[in-house]
Amino acid sequence: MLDLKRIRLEPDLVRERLAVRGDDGAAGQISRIIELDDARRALIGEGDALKAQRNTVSQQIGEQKRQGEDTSEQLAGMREVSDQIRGLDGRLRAIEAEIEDLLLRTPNLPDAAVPRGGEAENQLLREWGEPRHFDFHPRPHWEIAAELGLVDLPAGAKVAGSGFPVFTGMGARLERGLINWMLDLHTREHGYTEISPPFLVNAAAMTGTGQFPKFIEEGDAYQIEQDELYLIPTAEVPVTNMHREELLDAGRLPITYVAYSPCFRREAGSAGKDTRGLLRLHQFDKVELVRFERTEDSDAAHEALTTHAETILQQLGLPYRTLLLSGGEMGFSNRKQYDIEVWAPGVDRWLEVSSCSNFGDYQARRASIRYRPASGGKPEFVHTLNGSALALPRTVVALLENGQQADGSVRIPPVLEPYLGTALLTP
RNA sequence: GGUGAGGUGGCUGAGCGGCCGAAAGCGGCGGUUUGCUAAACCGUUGUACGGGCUUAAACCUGUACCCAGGGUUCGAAUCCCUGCCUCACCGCCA
Repeated sequence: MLDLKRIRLEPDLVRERLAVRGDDGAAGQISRIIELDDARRALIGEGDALKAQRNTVSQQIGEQKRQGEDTSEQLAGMREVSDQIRGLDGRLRAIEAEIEDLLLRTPNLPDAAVPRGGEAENQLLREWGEPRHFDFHPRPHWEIAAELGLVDLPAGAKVAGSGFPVFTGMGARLERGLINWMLDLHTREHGYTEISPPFLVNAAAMTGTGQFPKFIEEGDAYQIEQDELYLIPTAEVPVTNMHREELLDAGRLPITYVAYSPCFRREAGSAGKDTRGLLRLHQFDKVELVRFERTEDSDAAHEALTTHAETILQQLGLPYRTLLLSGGEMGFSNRKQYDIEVWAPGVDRWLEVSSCSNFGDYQARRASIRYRPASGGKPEFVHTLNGSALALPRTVVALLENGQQADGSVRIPPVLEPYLGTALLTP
């Protein structure tokens, strides 16, 4: 969340930054927060004065009692003061709750580099690889997958519903192989520590990373009502929240984690979009990178993280492009976001396979994750970052559609051969 | 699911209803010593939110915080209630 003090001191700057997102409600929200903050500070002043009085007088009463003096008059007066304090504290609590709620619903301020606008204003940063030239008409992945017996969508629909794919045979092995290979690469080559997190989390965790309150209200989270738990939409949630309410030693930073998890998304608002095949699912696998950084290191770490994600596609030989997202396209908690899109010739589209985000101190403020600078100064909020590296289904889509051959078989990139035991998928 | 013990600062760990923001140790920071490192010694060291002063910091000052939320009381880390969590043992179970 945003720093209340900053909103108070630089309201125009805050509004201006939020406007980059094209979110009309935000400016009014800021005004309301400032209004409430004024009321809050007045109440604190009033209450603190009474509390100071109570502390002094209570001490005097203690003295007097010890000396056997009559204190009934003071006691009556203090009872009155305590009642007033109770009343003020009640009003203060209500106002602070409202401020808190508004802050939790206010998105992060975009970085100065983020372009204003929507999808059309996304900036193409770089492209890698040459889209392959086919001397036959490339087929979409759902045809290839069905023919090779890699995915059984009807079976998934039978046991859970649409959007819950069943991977079968070499399809299942491809999933497992990709997960293992990505984890191996990030731990061995990029120095990340492997984490295997819970797949269900509590509301505090969902709030810490910014999914709540909006995500739940919009019906995007699967929830286990009985236990007040939620299925994770991404490993970012449990992994980032591992350090919630901690004061980290500066010497521990940066902390870099890689985690595999399934991801669960109700996708409530996206009925009818991308419904074919593996393009949009309620459950999918993902390998996620998460970093905790010193304030001054986060921009460089963001670039490094993005490179780590791109490495996966390069080693798979899949053409991709990297975009800097505009304010309107960026995620709620993001300060700056790069999306990586892989080329899928069968569906003739770029597919988002990774989002690499720098959250600045936004999540750290929500989750209270701080570190003490090496100089021994005041605790500061860490910067958190994360990125998919990568989301599996669309990577599989790209592998199948790019690797397909005229005879219906699919070539597997050499890096995956040790994991799959073959270089070629055949019917 | 049952029973018992317990949740105190960055960490470990004391704590009588007022003299407790809280002993002690560790760690951190500063210094002395040292050719360097280590060790030793001295000093210092919680956080948040207000107010004052200030360009800002420093500083001064008030309040709150000893798991969370209620309650008793003039006054709560300390007493009572509820919840959550941790640990141990038992039961059940992959």
